[in-house]
Amino acid sequence: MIRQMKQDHLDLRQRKTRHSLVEALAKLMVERPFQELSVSDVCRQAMVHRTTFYAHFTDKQELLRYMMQQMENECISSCIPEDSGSPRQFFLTASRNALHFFRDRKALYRACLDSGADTEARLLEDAAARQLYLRLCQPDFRQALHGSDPEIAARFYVGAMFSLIRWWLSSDTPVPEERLLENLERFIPSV
Amino acid sequence: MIRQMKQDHLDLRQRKTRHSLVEALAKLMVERPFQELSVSDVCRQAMVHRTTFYAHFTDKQELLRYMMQQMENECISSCIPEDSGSPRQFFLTASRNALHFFRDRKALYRACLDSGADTEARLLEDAAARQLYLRLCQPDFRQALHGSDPEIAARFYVGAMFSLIRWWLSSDTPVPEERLLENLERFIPSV
DNA sequence: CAAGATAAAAGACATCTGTAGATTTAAACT
DNA sequence: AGTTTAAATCTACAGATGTCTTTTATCTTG
Repeated sequence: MIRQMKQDHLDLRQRKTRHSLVEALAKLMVERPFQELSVSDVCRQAMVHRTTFYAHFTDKQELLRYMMQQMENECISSCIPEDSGSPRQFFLTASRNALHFFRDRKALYRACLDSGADTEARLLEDAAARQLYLRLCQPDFRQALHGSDPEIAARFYVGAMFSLIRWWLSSDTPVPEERLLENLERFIPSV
Repeated sequence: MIRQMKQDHLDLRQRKTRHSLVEALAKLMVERPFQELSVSDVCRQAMVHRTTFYAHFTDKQELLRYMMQQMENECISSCIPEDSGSPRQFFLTASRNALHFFRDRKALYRACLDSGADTEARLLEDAAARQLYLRLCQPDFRQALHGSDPEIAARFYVGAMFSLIRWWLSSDTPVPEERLLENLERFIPSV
């Protein structure tokens, strides 16, 4: 079993194999439900031998997890604003960026949501909550919390935002993006 | 394939079979991860023939879904307060009830969270959001929204609450319950 | 209670899953 | 470039999956 944590240390062959498998999965997932896909299907599509698949991943769930972790890294790096203003501004900007990020990957992400990959989606929520938590802990903003627990507050608002995004993505006739963001501004106490 | 929508119309044998399977799954799930359980395992535990299993459910995911739907019905009926006061009071009371509901089923529900059953858990969130939405639409409370969209507001606050519950349940050293509820009161605008 | 209906069990089958050992192929290193 | 190293492939296997058909047991209704 191949278990490399650092992408850099991966053999060229390994990177090629993993890339093929991820591509194959992404392609098949938008065609039909994840649940109906077999490891054999993915390997056929990726032109990778099945034993090679098992050398990299224990099962198809783990491949899905791997794919989502890549999406998450992308998401985090493209959503976190460069200049950190107030926690409120940070949150609103990050939310807007996240909305755009997922809007551009709607087909694949909807498939992920319907595929029992939420456990992995929640890792992204964890990461986002941690980011907001760090902002809320800065001494400049502590008093803005009015005695609330920064960890709980971070969970609360990030959870709310992710819930909105999921709802927005899964709706066939989604609310206009601007309306969603306007509403969001009203819900966040101004600091 | 047996496909009865109304529980009442189920043959006694069918109800017995489904009950055994749900019981077996609940027992096995707290012992080891859902993913490691085979349909054969569940059937052995339930003393039900494997072909009978497939007469009721297409796979183990669907059995899990069925089990969670039962939990959800229980949850809804035990969390919705009888007297509907303001949306704020409704939300806070329902949240407190939900917290207690899940606290009492912690082991099983944690197993569910780690088992790719989130798609089903989200159905519960949908139902809760719909309940809050109905309250927010009542003419008495429309002005309390300050122009916000009731559907979006319902999603926002329910999503936030569920996120907190998930976090609270998955934490090994959870924040005291009262602290969570005190924080919650601060986040909800008073009406 | 008996008759008819239907679900559960039983056995069989093709396919998929996850693993192991031996072999081939290709990347990495000096 | 040639050698070393390790990944990918190949073959084979036991167990699980999902779907049949047939037989047996049980429920429901008249």
